[in-house]
Amino acid sequence: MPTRTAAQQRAQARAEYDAFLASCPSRQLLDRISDKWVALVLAALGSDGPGRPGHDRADAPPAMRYSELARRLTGISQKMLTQTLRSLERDGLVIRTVTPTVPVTVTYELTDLGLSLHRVVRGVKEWAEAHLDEVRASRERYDTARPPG
Amino acid sequence: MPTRTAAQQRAQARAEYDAFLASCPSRQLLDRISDKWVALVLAALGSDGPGRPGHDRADAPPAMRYSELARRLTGISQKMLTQTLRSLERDGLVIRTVTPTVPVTVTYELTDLGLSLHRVVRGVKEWAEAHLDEVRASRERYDTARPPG
DNA sequence: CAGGATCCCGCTAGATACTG
DNA sequence: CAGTATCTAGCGGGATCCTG
Repeated sequence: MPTRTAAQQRAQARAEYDAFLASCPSRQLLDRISDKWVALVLAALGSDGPGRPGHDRADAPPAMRYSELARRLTGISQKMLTQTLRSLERDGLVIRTVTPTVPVTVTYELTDLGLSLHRVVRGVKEWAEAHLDEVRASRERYDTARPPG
Repeated sequence: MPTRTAAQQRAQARAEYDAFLASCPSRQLLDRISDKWVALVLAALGSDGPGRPGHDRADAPPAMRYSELARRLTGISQKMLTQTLRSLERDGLVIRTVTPTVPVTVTYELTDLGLSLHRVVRGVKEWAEAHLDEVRASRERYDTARPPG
C-alpha cells in the first residue's frame, strides 16, 4: 500500500516546475498570465453562449476581430491590446488569422492550450465580480478601524 | 418556457458587476488579484496536505509565520511581501495575528473569503507549472519563424 | 481596419538602512 | 522577528502620430 494516492503521484510527477522558486522558469510564466488584460482577453475569446450572441458555432471558441475585442474591453489602449495578443500568440494560446480583404480583417481565437487556461482564469474574473461587495465591506472596516493618517 | 436556464439566470443576477467595463469597480479588483505575489501568497497559505507537512489541523488552512512565507516565496522582497499581505488583510482575504512573544510572532491565515479565492487562483499557478513546456515550444517556433531583428 | 513607432510620465518594485 | 522608512532606477502603460 503506497503512502501516496495515484492522484498525488500524478500531480507530483507533473510538478517538475515549482513557481515558489524564483529561479524556476514557471515563475516568469506565472507573472505573465497573472495579468488583468490576459484575463480579460481570454475571457472575451472563451466566452460563448448568451454572453456573446451571434457567433457561428455554439461549441467552439468564437473567433473575434481586433476591433470587437477593443470594444469589449473598455478602456484598453491599442498598445496593450496588441501587445497582449502578440504575447498570447507567441505563447501558443491564441491563433491570429489575417484575411486579405480590404481593409484587412484580423481575427483571434483560442487554441486548445488557450482554452485550458481560459477555464482556470475565467474564475478569477468571476470571483472579482461575485465578491466585490464583501471586499469593499472589509476595506471599509479596515480603514475606519485605523484612519489613514 | 423561459429562454434562459435557471443557472444562467443565477449567473446573471450575481453579475451586477462586469469587469469588461473600465468604469466597473470589479475591474480594479481584478487588477489587484491578477498578481504574481497574490497568487503565490494565497497558494502558500492555502496549501495543505503533503505539500506542506507539519501543520496542526489537516482540514483547516494552516497559519504561517511571516518568515515562513518569506522563505517559501523565493526572491520576494520584504517590501512586496508585507505590502501584499497588508492588501490581502484589508480586502478580508487573510487574517493577521500578532502574538506578543519576544521577539513578536506574527502569523497569517486565510479567511473563508480568501480560501474561496485560493481555490480559483491555485489553478493559475498549477497551469503555469503544468504547461510551461508547451508554452516554451510555442515561443521557440514563433521566434524562429520570425527572427528578432 | 489593424496595427507599428515613438515619446514620455508615473508608479512600482527592488535595494538599503533602521527599529520596537 | 517582523516589519517601517527612504531613495531611486526602470519600465509599464497611456497618448499621439503614422501606415499598408
